[in-house]
Amino acid sequence: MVQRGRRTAKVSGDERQDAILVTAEALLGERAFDDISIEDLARGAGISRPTFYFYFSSKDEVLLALLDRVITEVEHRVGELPRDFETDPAGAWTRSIGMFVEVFVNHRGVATAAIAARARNDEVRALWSRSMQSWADFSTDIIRSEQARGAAPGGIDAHDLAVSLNLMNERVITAVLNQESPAIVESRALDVLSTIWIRSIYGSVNPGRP
Amino acid sequence: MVQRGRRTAKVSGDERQDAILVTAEALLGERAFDDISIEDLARGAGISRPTFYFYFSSKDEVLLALLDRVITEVEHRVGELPRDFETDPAGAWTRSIGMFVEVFVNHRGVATAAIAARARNDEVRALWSRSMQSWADFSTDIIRSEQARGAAPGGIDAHDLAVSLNLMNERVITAVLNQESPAIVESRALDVLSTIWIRSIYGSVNPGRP
DNA sequence: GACAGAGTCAACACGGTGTCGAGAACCCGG
DNA sequence: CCGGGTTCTCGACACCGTGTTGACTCTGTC
Repeated sequence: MVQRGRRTAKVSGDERQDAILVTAEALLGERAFDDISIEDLARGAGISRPTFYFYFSSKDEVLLALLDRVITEVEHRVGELPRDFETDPAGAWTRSIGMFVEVFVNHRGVATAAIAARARNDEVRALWSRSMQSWADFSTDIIRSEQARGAAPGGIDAHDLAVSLNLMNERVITAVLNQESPAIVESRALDVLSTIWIRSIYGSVNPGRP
Repeated sequence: MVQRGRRTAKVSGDERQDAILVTAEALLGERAFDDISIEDLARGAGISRPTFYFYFSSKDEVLLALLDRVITEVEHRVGELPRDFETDPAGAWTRSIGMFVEVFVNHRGVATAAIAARARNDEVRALWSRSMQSWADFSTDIIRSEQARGAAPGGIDAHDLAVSLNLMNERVITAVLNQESPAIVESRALDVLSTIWIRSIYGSVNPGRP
């Protein structure tokens, strides 16, 4: 809201804070979070290490900020997803899962770093949880209504099923991104995941056409 | 093979090495791997920190040794699993998955530490991979033969399916053990996982009785 | 032109890892 | 029982990354 006169010899605080985030995301593209030191981030942003602490209280705080952007994007996109499950269940699920895969791929470095940091940092864990939860709730609602209208069989709690399938997605996608073995080929991932979702939700191979 | 005459004033090297492992597994039961220092392990085994390095070259090496025992147990138990899939597919899968769950639960600390360390340590990653792979191969073989005898539908690659389901198990079980949220209730975990496996392998709710 | 606040960094303290080299304890053949 | 190799032990040190402190410099304001 302020400034803009180009006579600010020193770059402003906001720009520096941003430079740190940009540096972090860039470095995460080439190596693991643990292999990036605060010194690296400071140098990348053109400041000294102590100055880094003026902007963030720790390296994890930087990751948290990065993750927060991603989470916001996911939540936004979950909200505007079409809910055409009654007419084309298979396609609708595939599009939903595809969105999830897309976000992971677009923010590969942040996603994998966050997943690793989750084990050690409470705030990262809480933030990630929140996102997983919102996605799981979204899936639970739909599964529940599919069961209610008789399109999907009962015999399993909708929430348990939704949580398990979402955790599967998280794990399978990170395995693909990290090129682990065993993993599956990236190009087939979306297809494989959708198939598992559909079969286990509908208890049949072709919901709608039995 | 040697000794046993109780006149060995100093405890032997093997006993010390073992004391370190015992200490490590005990400490892993109460706090995270990162929160255990080499000093802690040494003190627990009654030696000084530098002496620790005589037995293990790093903390990760200790985890690796611990993990190796667990892996060996899994491989052994995979081998002696009954393969009565033709007569009782649902029960056979449930028993197999149950074994997996059991090992995770019995070695909770080691399993979760190993999963976290995997991101950073090549040897841990390789060892874990090997185990997942053997379990995935086992599942792939069975799925493939179920597809061949017409009990399970095609439309999905047996290996892709096996890998995804195994990764799901890994993730769901760790979520349960770590009491993450979202997660599912421990008592229902085996039931939920089996249901997903069966529905996605057989494309039906009750394989054998359509 | 002096005051406030934002921003900057050299220097320090600390905690954990890993190494080195000097020795103690133990074990064996002579 | 004794001398020499092997096994084992640890004090002291070097190193690296984190986080803190306190003094200093801007820059904009009344």
